Amino acid sequence: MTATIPTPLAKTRGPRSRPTILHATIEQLSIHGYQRLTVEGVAAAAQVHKSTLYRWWPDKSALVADALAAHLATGPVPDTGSTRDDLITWLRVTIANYTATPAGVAMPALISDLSARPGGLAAFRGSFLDKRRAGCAVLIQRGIRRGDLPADTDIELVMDALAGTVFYRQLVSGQPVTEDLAERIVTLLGVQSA
Amino acid sequence: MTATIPTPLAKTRGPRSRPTILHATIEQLSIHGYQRLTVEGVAAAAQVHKSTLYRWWPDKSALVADALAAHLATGPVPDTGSTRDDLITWLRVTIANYTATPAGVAMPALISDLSARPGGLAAFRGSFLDKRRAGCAVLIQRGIRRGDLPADTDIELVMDALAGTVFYRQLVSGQPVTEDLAERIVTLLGVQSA
Amino acid sequence: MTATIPTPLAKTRGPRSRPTILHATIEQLSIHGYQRLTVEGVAAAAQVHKSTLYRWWPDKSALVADALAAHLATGPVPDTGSTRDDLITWLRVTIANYTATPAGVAMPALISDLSARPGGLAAFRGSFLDKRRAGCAVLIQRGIRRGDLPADTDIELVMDALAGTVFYRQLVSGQPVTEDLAERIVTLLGVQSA
Amino acid sequence: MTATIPTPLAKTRGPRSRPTILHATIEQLSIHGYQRLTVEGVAAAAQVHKSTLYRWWPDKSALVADALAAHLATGPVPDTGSTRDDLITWLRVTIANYTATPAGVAMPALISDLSARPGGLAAFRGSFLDKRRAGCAVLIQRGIRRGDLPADTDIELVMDALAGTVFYRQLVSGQPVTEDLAERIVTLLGVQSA
DNA sequence: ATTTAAACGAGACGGTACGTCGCGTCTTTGT
DNA sequence: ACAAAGACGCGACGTACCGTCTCGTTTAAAT
Repeated sequence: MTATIPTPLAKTRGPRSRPTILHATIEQLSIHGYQRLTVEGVAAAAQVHKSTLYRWWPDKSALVADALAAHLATGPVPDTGSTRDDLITWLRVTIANYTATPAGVAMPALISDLSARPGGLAAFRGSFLDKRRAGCAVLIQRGIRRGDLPADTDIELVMDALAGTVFYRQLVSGQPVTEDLAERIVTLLGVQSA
Repeated sequence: MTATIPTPLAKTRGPRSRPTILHATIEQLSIHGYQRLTVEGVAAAAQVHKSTLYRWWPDKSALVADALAAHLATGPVPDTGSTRDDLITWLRVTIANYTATPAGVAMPALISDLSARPGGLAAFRGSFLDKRRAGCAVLIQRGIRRGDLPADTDIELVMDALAGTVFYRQLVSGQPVTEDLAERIVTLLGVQSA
Repeated sequence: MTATIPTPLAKTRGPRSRPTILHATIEQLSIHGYQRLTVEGVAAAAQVHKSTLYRWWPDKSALVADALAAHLATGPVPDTGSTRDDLITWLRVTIANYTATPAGVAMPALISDLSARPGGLAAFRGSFLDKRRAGCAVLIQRGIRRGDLPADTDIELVMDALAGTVFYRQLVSGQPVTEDLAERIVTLLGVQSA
Repeated sequence: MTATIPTPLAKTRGPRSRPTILHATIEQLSIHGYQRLTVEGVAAAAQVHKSTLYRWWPDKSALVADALAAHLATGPVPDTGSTRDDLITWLRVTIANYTATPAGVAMPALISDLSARPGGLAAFRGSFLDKRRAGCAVLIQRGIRRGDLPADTDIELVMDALAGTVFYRQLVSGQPVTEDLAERIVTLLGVQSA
């Protein structure tokens, strides 16, 4: 006999229109970029009043960071059997995140703003980056076990090199971010196919 | 008939107090960071009126970019005899630029602002980055000739990986930028000592 | 046949915690003054939800007016045998109301807010001022009968002068409101002792 | 021959459009009253940007106080030969200030706001009230010399009674402010014609 | 004992205006 | 030609509090 589950009361905590708002934020971000995105603009696009936004997010940067974290692909941890291919797959998601979404161009200003508020950057890392990196760490550790990567591989450093190269390319050096970039970076780091 | 050459180079072009201003800019940048640096603040520190600044630089980002370009070390092209050591030496200068000067923390916001004005980023690249990268390219090409690096080395990519890893570490992942970072990065890229 | 009288007066109508709320209102008023008193603050102090307040009072000004009306002394009609002393006694209560309670400083803002809502000021007059003035009118009429005051005394005007002088002193001119003020005002209006 | 006075350089210190702004402020005050007057509204009416207002006045209350001080009649010191008539004349100006200008209704809220900022009320007194009262004090002193008023007349108190009665009538008791009010008040204070 | 309705708790929201900040422009005046 | 001085336009930002609304939940009187 089926006991009545006492309705755990998933309270309506939090903004009612969170999804709408985050969606509008991404939209406005795509249209205007970070700097020219205005909180009022997001509010209008989300059919919500500005004060509602400030009730739930301390400032513009937090709002955008939240929206991005929710929008960017964390991606599944790839498992193709080949460490090299796993890394390439993972890196392609990163590239897509920087390229196919407003995240790339928005990043510098966002990071800068987040840094102003203590804990801002840390919060963003916690809500997105860490997950993403955890996935990559799994790949690398698997690669080490398999012998595809040296036993003394500095996991964090590898991840910084993977993402950092893409990041720098798009935002600083201005070099093109092409289709085969993921492969070329992985190759550069010495991860061969076999 | 021997025309008197009107010494065309004795330009009084440019602000009389350019050095003072650039110096004050760097100073303010160190104290406040890019965002909280104000043009009026720089003017005050340089004992100059705000309007003077706007006469010579189109906006805040240009001013800061100019000051940084003048302040950052372009550095001599190292020639230690060892490709690996050359790269490490070069990279250490980069790290110092990001670490020992206000450039590192200022970068995101600066880049973001520069990107807003068409040609802004390009100008900054031209005035600083290109020189720096040109030096590195020399190293790498020498390494290729020596056989220390593969013949098909993608020079631009290597440079992006070198600088990008540092950049990303400091600004995004938040991983520590330690003493031995240059060595570890160069090692990661497969450049061995012998 | 004895109809059971349905005791129509045992109303539970009205807020359960009216006294608590009014008390909290006065308290908050003393602490913060009218402007900086917030409805949420009163609610919190009264251990009650904001919505309860808005259920029973149309707005902040009405709440405060109600609390003040309940808190301020209407006072008994003094009867010392001397018209002059009666008036002084009465005026001292007024002074105490303005001085020993938050009413004085709160008045300007309260009046201003009450005036915004049609009938607001009138309601306040009805709930407090009128009673107070009625008491004073009795004194004055007694004084006229006794011959202590001229037969053609303009009662309303005298009351305005009595209270208005105190009011103006405290709020506008900033002159000190001293112990003997009541006497001096009554004297000024020509009411002698004998 | 008279030396050329070296043009004392009546610098353009201060807002260029001060008169326009003050005028617009009074206008808006008449239309909306103090509470519903908005700084942006004044700015718009004065064809000026909001920030210009905040550059020269710390807040709304200061702006309005300044505008009123400039707009209200300080009036000449009357000298009719009769102390009673002098006082009536003076009081009529006060009544007109409260009645024919937006000052009357604006007062409570204005005073309340001014009181919030330390020194706010004092500044208003200094810029308007004091001048006005100084004029009245002259009248009263003349009356004392003439013997029309008792030698021990408390000048400040008389002034508070004169203005306070009008003030209280209009704002608190709600009694009508009629034509003959000035006369009746002066009479009440015992100042006879002969 | 049960029904019913007044009163309350909780929490999100719309809305108005405030006051702030700093950028970049412009005009006037001097040197 | 350059620089000092200083007012201004302008566009956001983030804040504060007001008053409203929708649901559930308690409380207690009425049958």
